[in-house]
Amino acid sequence: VTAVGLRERKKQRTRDALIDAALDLFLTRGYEATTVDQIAAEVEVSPRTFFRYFASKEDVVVRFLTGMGTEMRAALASRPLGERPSASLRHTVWVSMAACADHGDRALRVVQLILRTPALRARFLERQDQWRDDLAAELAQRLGIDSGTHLYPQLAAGMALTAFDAVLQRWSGSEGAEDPADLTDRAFATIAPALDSVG
Amino acid sequence: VTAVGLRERKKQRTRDALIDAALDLFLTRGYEATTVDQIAAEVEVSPRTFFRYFASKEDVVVRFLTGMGTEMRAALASRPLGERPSASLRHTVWVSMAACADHGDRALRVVQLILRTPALRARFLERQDQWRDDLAAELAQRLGIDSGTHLYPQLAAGMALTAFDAVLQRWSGSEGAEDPADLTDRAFATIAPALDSVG
Amino acid sequence: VTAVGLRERKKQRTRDALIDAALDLFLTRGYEATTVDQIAAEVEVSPRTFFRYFASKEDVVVRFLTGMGTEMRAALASRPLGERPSASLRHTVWVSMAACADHGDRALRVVQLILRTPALRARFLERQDQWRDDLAAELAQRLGIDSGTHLYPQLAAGMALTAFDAVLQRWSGSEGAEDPADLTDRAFATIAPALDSVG
Amino acid sequence: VTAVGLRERKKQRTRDALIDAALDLFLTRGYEATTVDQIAAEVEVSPRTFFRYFASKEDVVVRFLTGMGTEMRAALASRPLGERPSASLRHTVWVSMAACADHGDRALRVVQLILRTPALRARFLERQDQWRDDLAAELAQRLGIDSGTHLYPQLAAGMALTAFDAVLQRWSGSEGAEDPADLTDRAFATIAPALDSVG
DNA sequence: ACTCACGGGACTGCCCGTTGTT
DNA sequence: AACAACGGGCAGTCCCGTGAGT
Repeated sequence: VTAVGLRERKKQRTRDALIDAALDLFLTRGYEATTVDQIAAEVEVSPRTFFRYFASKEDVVVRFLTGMGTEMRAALASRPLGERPSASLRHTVWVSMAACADHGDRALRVVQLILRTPALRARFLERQDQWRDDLAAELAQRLGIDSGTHLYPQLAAGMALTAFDAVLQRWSGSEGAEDPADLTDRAFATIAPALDSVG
Repeated sequence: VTAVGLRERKKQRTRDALIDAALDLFLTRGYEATTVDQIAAEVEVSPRTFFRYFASKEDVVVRFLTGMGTEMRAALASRPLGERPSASLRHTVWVSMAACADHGDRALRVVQLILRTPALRARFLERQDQWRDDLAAELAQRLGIDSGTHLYPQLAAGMALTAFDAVLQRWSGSEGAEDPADLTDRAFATIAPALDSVG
Repeated sequence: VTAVGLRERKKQRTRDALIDAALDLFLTRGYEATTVDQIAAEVEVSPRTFFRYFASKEDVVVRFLTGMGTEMRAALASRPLGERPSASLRHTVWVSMAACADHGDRALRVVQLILRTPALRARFLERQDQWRDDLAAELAQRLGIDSGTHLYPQLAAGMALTAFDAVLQRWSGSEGAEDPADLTDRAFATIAPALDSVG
Repeated sequence: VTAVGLRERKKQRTRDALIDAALDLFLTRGYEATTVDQIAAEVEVSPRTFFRYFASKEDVVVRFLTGMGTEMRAALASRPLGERPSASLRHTVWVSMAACADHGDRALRVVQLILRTPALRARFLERQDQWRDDLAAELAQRLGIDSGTHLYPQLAAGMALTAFDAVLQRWSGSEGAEDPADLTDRAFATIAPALDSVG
């Protein structure tokens, strides 16, 4: 009763194969040095087909990150209004880290790839940038602060993401050995004084 | 006693013309939509010549950012050792902002362009990333903290750059109307409690 | 039951159009004075496409000669084994000349173009070089001679091609007036003594 | 009383330095992989200057061969008029080979480079082509034959060069082990019957 | 659904004419 | 007057991405 046709499954297999091949090549030869043609050749598919599954070369990697932004904002929005900003944001970051960690081994490899490859790291930072704006907007609304005049929302969101980034780096650097939750707590212990000094 | 040959001057003029034309086109049509051929045509120079002046299309823009990293680290290193981190970092950011602002109108336009264009923004973020590592290293050394076990250096550097970014964004968003020094002060007023809570 | 797809046909048409346009331009303006862009423009195709069909500008012309090498070897292989080398090679050269002459007026003009244009002449000589190796290999096999120790195969092939070249030059120089078959006979009358002195 | 100005000598030194640098780079990195800029940089001369001394990148190498044409013709002209063509031409080729072999180890390596690199091989063949015309003209004159009606001069010159080429190839292929004089003799033993059948 | 052919843009290398420099 | 830098132009390569066919 799966209701998933054979076609669907084949598509999914192709997609997975493409992702696997792409990540392998990216990791071994580097992102820039890998061409779409090579990825396609690896899976024995025409280059054109690659573009049916992914909008662009970067897209393969970036897809991993999509949705995280809205998730983050939702996580923040779900917190009680009276809570101190540091607590709300800590939770937000923690949820994101958990999502990452839960995706298993591949997630770890992708994160490592992203953090190590300049071009991809840039894309990641771009995303983070959007997340920051999202979080800042949510914060401004929650706290009734005007983003136009105050810098706090932007800064607070930025600090939270700085923490997120530091935690992620530590986590991936330790091959997943260090505990995300613990790292998050330690990071927030440091930045909390600034986050809660609003006003 | 000019000491500068006619040739030198002409070269400089061509270089400036290329930068101007490139920025104009980038700002009006967008970075991706502008081709090197168009830039060259604007200056009435062959495309080949463009590449004699700039290593790549991005290079025109990115050149503006070069050196800022080492400058930042130097600025931080020049501060007295006993000073509170928030003060040292505030000064560091302030110096960078001043450097930006002093370059005049063109600097403003370049910053706007960079912040608005994804491809360039990515490059900028890449740079910032390096700067963060530089700053973190310098901080760790100054304070005698081990980056391996503590998150503080990474976080502090990240916060400083978050502040820098927020200030830059505000400044460019206001068309240069808002005062960089004032913005910097306000940003650091917010994050200072976290920066100085080291230990 | 054409069995040839629309795609195939279109490709062939494009290829033919490119050859036509190229030869026309080469013949009227001269080879060096014609740019690939002009050829492409004539056919309303991007320059990029030109290079998808031909490896280089010279290639368009030289392709006229392609296959001649294998043809030559085949012609030689088709001769009875007992035949004297001079007769076999005479026939081989004669067949090639006939192929040239049969292509009509354009072939003559192309040959003239090749012989007169240094860059093309160079390519032509390169080809001849390969043909020589081909012929030498075939000869060595037919006569059971080891190319490693004896010079004969290489020399005989070289002499045959020298004859071919001389005939071609005379033919093109006389605007096609002189009879290829007759020229071939005369050339071989001279070199035959050497060709048949094997052993 | 050399009568050669300081200027002349300096020019000669630059030229030599360029040749040295070029050959060194070609032999170590390969011909295609070496750029004119690199050669110029090595000699601390502007790239433009390179082209003042050599018509093209290929030219540096091929110059090794320059003069050989006139030398050849001179060698042929120096033979007694009554001598059989095969003997005169054998001597001509022998002199050229000797000139090659005398230049020592580098000559061998340069010859190998030329024979192996398509672009250089093409130039070499072009040269040979000119030599053939030179030799043919000299032969026609010596023997009082009209090149316009008879094919003999062209053919004889072609055969001699075929022999030269075969010898050169064998010599370079054997790393200089085989004796040029012996190879020349063997080659001419084969082609002599044709060369002396003039009439 | 998959492939092939195509477009187009960035970039490099070779080579040359012109123009300023010494 | 010799020299070198500057700029131009063309051939050629590589890669990403798309629309027309099968």
